[in-house]
Amino acid sequence: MVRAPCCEKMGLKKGPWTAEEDQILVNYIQQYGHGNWRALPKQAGLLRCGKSCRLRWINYLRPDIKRGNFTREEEDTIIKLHEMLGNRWSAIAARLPGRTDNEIKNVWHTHLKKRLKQNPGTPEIKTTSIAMISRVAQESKQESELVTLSNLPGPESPEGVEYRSISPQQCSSSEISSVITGDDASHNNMSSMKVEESDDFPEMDENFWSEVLSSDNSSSGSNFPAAAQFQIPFSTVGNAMEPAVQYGYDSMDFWYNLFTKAGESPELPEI
DNA sequence: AACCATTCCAACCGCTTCCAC
DNA sequence: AGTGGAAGCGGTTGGAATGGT
Repeated sequence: MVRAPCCEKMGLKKGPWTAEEDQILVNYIQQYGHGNWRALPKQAGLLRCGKSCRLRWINYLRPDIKRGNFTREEEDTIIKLHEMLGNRWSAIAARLPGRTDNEIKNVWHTHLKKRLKQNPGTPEIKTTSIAMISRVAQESKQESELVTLSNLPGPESPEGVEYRSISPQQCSSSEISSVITGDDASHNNMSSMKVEESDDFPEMDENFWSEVLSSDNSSSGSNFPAAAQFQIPFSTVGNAMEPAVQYGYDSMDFWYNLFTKAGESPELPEI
């Protein structure tokens, strides 16, 4: 594939945007929208490439951008989400209304990384959660070999919730997602309930479960119980199956609570 | 006041993903 | 199914702002 040239053509301006350029871009988008970023600068009369226009709009000019410093709450949210999602800045930004991926990335590199460094005791959410899941599953082996994740905090009754089993041995992402999405043999009539992968749906890939397995092995030397199953509540919303929405969660909240279900959500130390 | 070091953030670069054909 | 253009994404950087000496 031949890469489309971007900002390479002579005559296209680079560097900081002027107030005048901002105004032209805002006026144009307010009037015509931004269906085609590549064509936009030419039509709007800007000597910028479409990519630059898009970035300027998304990171600075959009009307719903929240200005000002990040609150402590927002910072904590970023830290927690980063533990879960890694450097998926756009996914993190999707959880923080009015904040952009670029902004979050900058805050992470300039503030939060330092803050965590200064507080090496800060718990690793994922590690804690993996250890917890591992422990719960071990206990389940001695009992019913089934872990039902139904006691998540939430105001509603579980009525209308369908529990589906996920086993750590279903280590391939496709198998796990087939259980989640209802594509497996036992749910092959539920194709309309498919949950598409999205930013709101953290990946439970090979790494996730292999970390579960290794975290367990490191302490006991034994394998993760072969028969352990996690019963995860799903319910139908429109045409989609979503986890635990009956409990008042959206998908991300559900996975967050699942991963941190040790009972004590890790507290971040005050500076 | 002048210089230097550090911090911060807007913007760019290049790769990946998506989607229409 | 393959291709190419456009959009999206994350890493990196340039330079303005700020702080220290």
